[in-house]
Amino acid sequence: MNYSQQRNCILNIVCSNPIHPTAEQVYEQARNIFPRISLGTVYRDLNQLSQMGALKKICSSYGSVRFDGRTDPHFHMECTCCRRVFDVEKSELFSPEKSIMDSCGFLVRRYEISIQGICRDCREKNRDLPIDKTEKR
Amino acid sequence: MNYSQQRNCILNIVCSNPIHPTAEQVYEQARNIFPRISLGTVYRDLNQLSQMGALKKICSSYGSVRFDGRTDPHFHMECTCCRRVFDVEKSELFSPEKSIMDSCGFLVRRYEISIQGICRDCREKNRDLPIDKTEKR
DNA sequence: CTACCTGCAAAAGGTTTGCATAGCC
DNA sequence: GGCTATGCAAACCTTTTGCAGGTAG
Repeated sequence: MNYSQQRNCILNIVCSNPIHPTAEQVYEQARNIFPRISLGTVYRDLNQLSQMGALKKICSSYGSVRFDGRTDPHFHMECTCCRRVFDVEKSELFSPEKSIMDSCGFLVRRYEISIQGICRDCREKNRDLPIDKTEKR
Repeated sequence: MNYSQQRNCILNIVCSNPIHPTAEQVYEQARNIFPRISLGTVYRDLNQLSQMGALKKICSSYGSVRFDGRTDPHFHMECTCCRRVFDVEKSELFSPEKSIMDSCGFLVRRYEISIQGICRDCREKNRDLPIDKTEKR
């Protein structure tokens, strides 16, 4: 992968922003530096960066995907009212309800642990890449 | 809310299906019973049902939202290869890596706890509903 | 009868992609 | 010079919405 000013700028935006921005938000900021940058490039670069592990994709319950420059182990909580996404340190778990409320005043209504990995079937068949991007199960 | 055959059928499909179907998958099955049902209706009904707590919306990392008829506390793990979503019992946590591998052979690569609730700011302003559907943060 | 629900079709996001040009090495 | 990345625009996919007609209570 070649160096590119745009990709580098996008990485900096995400890493220096604790707000877990959406692609659209990254785009807005990137345009301050590269006025002619396109949204397509932002998406492409964000996906590349997250595939190489430089940043993390996090899925929000409200439409668009968000990106996180913190790659160390930690979790997220989303306010169902203002929809901001906050960080939670791993040590504040588990169980989150009381310790989070005590430490930062966030009232936990629901939480879900989403785990990604490879299931037994796929491991037994030595698969570790998506079978087919378009296949639905 | 009035009774409706279609909504009832949709609820049954989700509840009797442990595959955490997408709206599209529910639509396919519903058409076996109501050949003229529309995708719009499926989305409308699924959203209503999840708002009244009859089922749960779960967000997958691969595009579309999925629905779950199990409403008791449990979590999910998604195979990054076949993209199926499996249930995890709450007792198998925490920490998931070893216990899940031992009990069902799923190799945990990443996991994330996503928590939803109300942040301190919103609570102090007595807000508990989204400020503005279209507002971005 | 009235309110709610449906099918249909169009619109609205959000995200990806094809192509010609520009930039990195 | 060759490969990669970019801007632009169109396409794509998922989800929502407006409307006219149908169904439940």
